[in-house]
Amino acid sequence: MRLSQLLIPTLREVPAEAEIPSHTLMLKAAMMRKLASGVYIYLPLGKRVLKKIEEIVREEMDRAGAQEVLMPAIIPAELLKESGRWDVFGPEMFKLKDRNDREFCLGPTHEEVFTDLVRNEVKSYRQLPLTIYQIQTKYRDERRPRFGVMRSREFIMKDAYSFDADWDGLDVSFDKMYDAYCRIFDRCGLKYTVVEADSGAMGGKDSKEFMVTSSVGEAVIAYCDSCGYAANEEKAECIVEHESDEEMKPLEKIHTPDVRTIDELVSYLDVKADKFVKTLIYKYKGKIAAVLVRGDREVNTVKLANLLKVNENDIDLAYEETVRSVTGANVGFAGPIGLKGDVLLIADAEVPMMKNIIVGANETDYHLKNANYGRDFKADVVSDIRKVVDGDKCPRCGNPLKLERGIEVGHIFKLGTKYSDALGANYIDENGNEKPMIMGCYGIGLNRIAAAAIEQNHDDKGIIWPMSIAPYHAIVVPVNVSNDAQRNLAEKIYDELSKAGIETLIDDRDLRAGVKFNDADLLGIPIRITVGKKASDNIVELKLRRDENSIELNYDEVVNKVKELIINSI
RNA sequence: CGGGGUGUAGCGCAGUUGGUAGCGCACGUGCUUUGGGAGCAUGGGGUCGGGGGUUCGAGUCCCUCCACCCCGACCA
Repeated sequence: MRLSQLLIPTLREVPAEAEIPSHTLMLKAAMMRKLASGVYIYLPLGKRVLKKIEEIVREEMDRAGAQEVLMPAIIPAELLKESGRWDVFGPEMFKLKDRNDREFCLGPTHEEVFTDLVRNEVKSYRQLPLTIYQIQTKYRDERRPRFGVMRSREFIMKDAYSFDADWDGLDVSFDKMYDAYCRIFDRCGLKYTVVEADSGAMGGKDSKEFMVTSSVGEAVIAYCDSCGYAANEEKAECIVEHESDEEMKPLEKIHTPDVRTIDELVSYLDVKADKFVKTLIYKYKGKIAAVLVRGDREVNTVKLANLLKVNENDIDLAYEETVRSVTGANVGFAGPIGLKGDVLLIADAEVPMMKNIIVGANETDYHLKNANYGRDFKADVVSDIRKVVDGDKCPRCGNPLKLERGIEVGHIFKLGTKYSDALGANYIDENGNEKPMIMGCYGIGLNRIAAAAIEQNHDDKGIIWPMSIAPYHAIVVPVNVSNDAQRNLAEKIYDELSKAGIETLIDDRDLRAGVKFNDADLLGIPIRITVGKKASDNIVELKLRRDENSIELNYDEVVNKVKELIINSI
């Protein structure tokens, strides 16, 4: 392709709307443009990258025995009402009506549609197992689209669903997808970690997320270098510290006028935050729970939701009036001793190990000093409900955990019979009995792979594409197109590379060398062939985007050298 | 949905106490130049986010709506 003809409006200045490197570079390198918040146009270069990723995903899914189909983006409301998710998704869905007032939505995900297909077309154990997938655009009206393509409202996803006769079969299907995912992300040149994830109170197990490590990732993952344990923040656990051997001191009421938060208490009393226990009042499904965690800890609401056996969004911090009626005090003075009414008292596993702690007194402007678990108060439930922090002990081997941020590019988990039960996706087994199919669900965000690859592969000049997903393999740059020798040799090389099946660009624009070099660096094309002053001697330069230095070679060596470079890096 | 911020040329921005809208880059034309974002000359491009109001006069002041960005909440 000729740059003189390619729609490639690179930007010289950084667009004001972009905050992270991948977003900035995708705009600057003319891969995409924004149409609305979280809605993007892909230009030729961006589209090529997506196609490359798509092709890798397709090859690996096919290799793993999955079959490609294509589902409609428009889904009738009844189907989602049948599974109950019309209400679960709620405002996250783009909803629409047809001319006869029938309700539809733009598919945010396709469990129901796949299950519907299979329940109608698959009847016998002889037809199982079956894994089908599609590569298709999903629509989610995110509350807050963010960071360009990282969290957008329209995005391309590969979603696959497996149907098995039994749980052992599901394990086999699941493992195949796991392996396929590893191959996909390896081939895309990504550094990633597979972490254990929570699949919520609504069922599903063996939930695993593929996280591309990146400082701009929205997810936090905890991992252990010693034993390989890795989990996302919601799921991550740790070993509880041993019981403190301090002597118990007598309980004492202390005056703390207008001192409410842990921060304020720390400076008012000059005591470290780890000597406090804070009491948070939560409301869930009309009931009230008081949650105790150490002053410097945070409650993990996913763990709390699982403990209470409710959905995470059924839990909320209680309003002021509820707090007042439960504690008999203003907000900021809640404590475990003397709570009124029907309150479930939950203590984080760490709390019983602490001695002589400071808690709220359930009386405005007062706290209690030297409170001790067992002597002064007891919880209804003691459980791990806090977020892990850097340095906590690994639940498997006891070595310190590390925290890192990650971009979730893939998620696989075992659904079981959630949708087959809801929609009646049954089969007849060898004995003539009707049984629900056992399902698995496997997703990959294709646009996110592109963005994640840029996050992991860029410098201050631009993108540095891995060969496998680069929009083009090579770019030929004649330094001066008005020089006949340079132009002719560049054209000859471009021709030969193209004929050899190498995806090649030629920068035939009548621009200064600096502009062309800067664009080539910005676009991130892996191999650059510069045709300059030595063109008359048939000598050209070859430079890799990821390296500083270039080498000179005779023009007739170019095709073989480039071929070799591509083969060695895919 | 709460908090903060921004909307002026394709992009990045300036615009004073209210007085007929500018700069850089980009774009068109001509000449010179040509190995890391050229120089000179010349030209085109604006409902100043929309609507309403105050005023002789509004990019500027007031009201209102909208869009976009950031933080938080939320995210099968």
